[in-house]
Amino acid sequence: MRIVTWNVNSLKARLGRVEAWIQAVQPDVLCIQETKMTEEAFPHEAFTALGYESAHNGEGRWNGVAIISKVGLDDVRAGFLDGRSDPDPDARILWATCGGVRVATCYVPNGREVGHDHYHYKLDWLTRLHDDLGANTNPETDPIAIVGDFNVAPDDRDIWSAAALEGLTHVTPPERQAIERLIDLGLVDVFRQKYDQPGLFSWWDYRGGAFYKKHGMRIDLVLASASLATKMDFVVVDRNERKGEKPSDHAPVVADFLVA
DNA sequence: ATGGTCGATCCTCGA
Repeated sequence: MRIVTWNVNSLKARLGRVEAWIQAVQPDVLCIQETKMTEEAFPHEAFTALGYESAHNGEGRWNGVAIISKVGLDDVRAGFLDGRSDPDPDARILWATCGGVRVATCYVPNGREVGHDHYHYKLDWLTRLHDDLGANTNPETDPIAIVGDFNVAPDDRDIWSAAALEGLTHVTPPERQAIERLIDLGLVDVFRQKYDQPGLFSWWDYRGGAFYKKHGMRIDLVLASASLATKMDFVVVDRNERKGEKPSDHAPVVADFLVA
């Protein structure tokens, strides 16, 4: 099963590239972030035409996540499952079961600046994700894939310069500890299961020629439960998709698992 | 040359 996460930075702006890429790469499950569109605007028909079912949790101008699958799309749930009196104000998470794997597509808040209200929202968001995982799944035994744009670089191999990014969001100890807590539930960062080396990124700022300078970060993650991770066959960042006409600032992360 | 982005939207904000 080929599972992909891709922050497309507006599905409206990216639909042509996404369609062509699906045809070339044939993912079984494509998890999208930042659709930036309403429910009504979501192009379900475009994915149907390619042989996929689709589910969307969208709001409009910002955020929005979707799951596109050709191996089934069942038990779809949008938002947090914790029933808290303050539901997430943003459309940032969507769950579905695809081909026997419980999948979540996540768009973790950016945080803006350390200490900003949005930074505290980000940390709270990651805590709610952790608690939902603990309460609603069993990563020790079940096939689970929690994927998306986590807006956190797990360690210094995942950033182009620790010095340049010191004190900024995406690298602070509380953010990294929040990711470690997720992993401690029994998940595996499957990219790091395969590759040790630094300098392998999934996102590059549009500004300042960051892509050609290799100034990026690895913030798009595939977190698989241990039983699924043992079946991983291959994982790669398709950095070619960051090139050419009107790319997203994120590249797709493709993970293959030897499951039917 | 001392800057250099993009997308959605109300001409600024968020990333």
